[in-house]
Amino acid sequence: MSAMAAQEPVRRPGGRNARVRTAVCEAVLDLLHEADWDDLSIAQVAERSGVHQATIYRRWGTLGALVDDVVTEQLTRSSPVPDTGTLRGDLEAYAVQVAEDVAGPLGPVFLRAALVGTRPEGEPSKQVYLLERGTQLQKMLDRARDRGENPPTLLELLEVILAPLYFHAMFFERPTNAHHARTLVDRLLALSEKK
Amino acid sequence: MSAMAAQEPVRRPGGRNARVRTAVCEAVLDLLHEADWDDLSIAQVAERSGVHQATIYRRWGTLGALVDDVVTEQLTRSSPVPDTGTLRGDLEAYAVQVAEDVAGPLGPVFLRAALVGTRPEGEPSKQVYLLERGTQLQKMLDRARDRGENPPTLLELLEVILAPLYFHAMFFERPTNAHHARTLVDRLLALSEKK
DNA sequence: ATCTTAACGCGAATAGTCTTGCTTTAAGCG
DNA sequence: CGCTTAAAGCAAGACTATTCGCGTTAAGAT
Repeated sequence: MSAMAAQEPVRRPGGRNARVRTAVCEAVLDLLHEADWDDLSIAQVAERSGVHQATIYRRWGTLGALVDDVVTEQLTRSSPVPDTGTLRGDLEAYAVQVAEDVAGPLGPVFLRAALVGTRPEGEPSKQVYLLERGTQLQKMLDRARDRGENPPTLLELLEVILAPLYFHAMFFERPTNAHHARTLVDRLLALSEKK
Repeated sequence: MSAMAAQEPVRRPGGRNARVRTAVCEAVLDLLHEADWDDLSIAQVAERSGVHQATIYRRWGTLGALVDDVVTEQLTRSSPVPDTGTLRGDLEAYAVQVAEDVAGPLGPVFLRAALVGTRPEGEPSKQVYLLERGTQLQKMLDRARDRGENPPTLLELLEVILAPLYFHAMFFERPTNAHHARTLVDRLLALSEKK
């Protein structure tokens, strides 16, 4: 269980507070599995979670902010970056993992959440998640370098592997599969060799 | 001006019909320049366009469908695929063009529209636009082949150039610039040479 | 054990969204 | 030029979503 994402409460971190949060998050995920984001409403979440509507409005304000919060938590808690001993192994494991996530029922929700500007002020929006993940991936690349391999930059990794996977999820219904993920890894490694 | 997208009316293609459509589309674009999609409402569009709310509800049903329609029309009418005489020239012109579009105020709207499932039944959703554009791009690649160049496949083009540009628009606020676009073209051409 | 108070639950009030029946306008046709 | 009729305008009304005040609960502290 991680710390609050929406807003750091000055006190009362655990207990009922957390129970409500958990119930709401679960309800949102449940409902998103059953129907599209567009069909989701705060009233529904309230009913499903047993938490009163007013509470949800008070804590999250809008549906967009709520979904964004839930998605962020999901992504943050998601599996660690792999460490298989070889760059290729790491990349393949990672790519396959992302391909699965993005092809899953929540794939479109994740992507759409990135596009919904919910953070009111400052808040670097998505960067929160991306930076954390970016750091982990950078470590993966560093490990490869330490082994004497010739890894790509983080940006190259994002552009050559992540971007196409997301792109497919956005525009083609067909799920991106493991084979495709491996093709992308080949492409990235080919680029690195070349340099 | 293209034919209806929402639903082919059995009769009455031009005249007032078209005037209303134009007014509404313009209003939507206007408003999307001034504020986010989330702040947009049908009531607003009605006021700005001078078209009655009920009319908009009857023709488009939901805000999502309306925005989707407008966006699709925008994308469809957008500039033709370049023909500069060289593959590299074509690719660069195309990439720079896309980079500009996607970094513009409507960039996020375009992307988000792709994620909103508005088409009720069958309707291949985005494929409509993507296929048309795909066809044009394929022709561009064919021209290169006819000249004796060694062009990439359409899929490679989409994955190596388009996908990263979209990715940047989604996750980094920083506008993708022309320089970045050219880097991507280099990468794509490097891949083709290698084969 | 008791106190303090942030957060919750509840129901009512408000505001905003969407639908509907009817009237009016004007495009396309004879 | 005058019909016919799809589509637009209008306004009332139904339905949702959102906010608010107030009483209640329970977490954290003494």
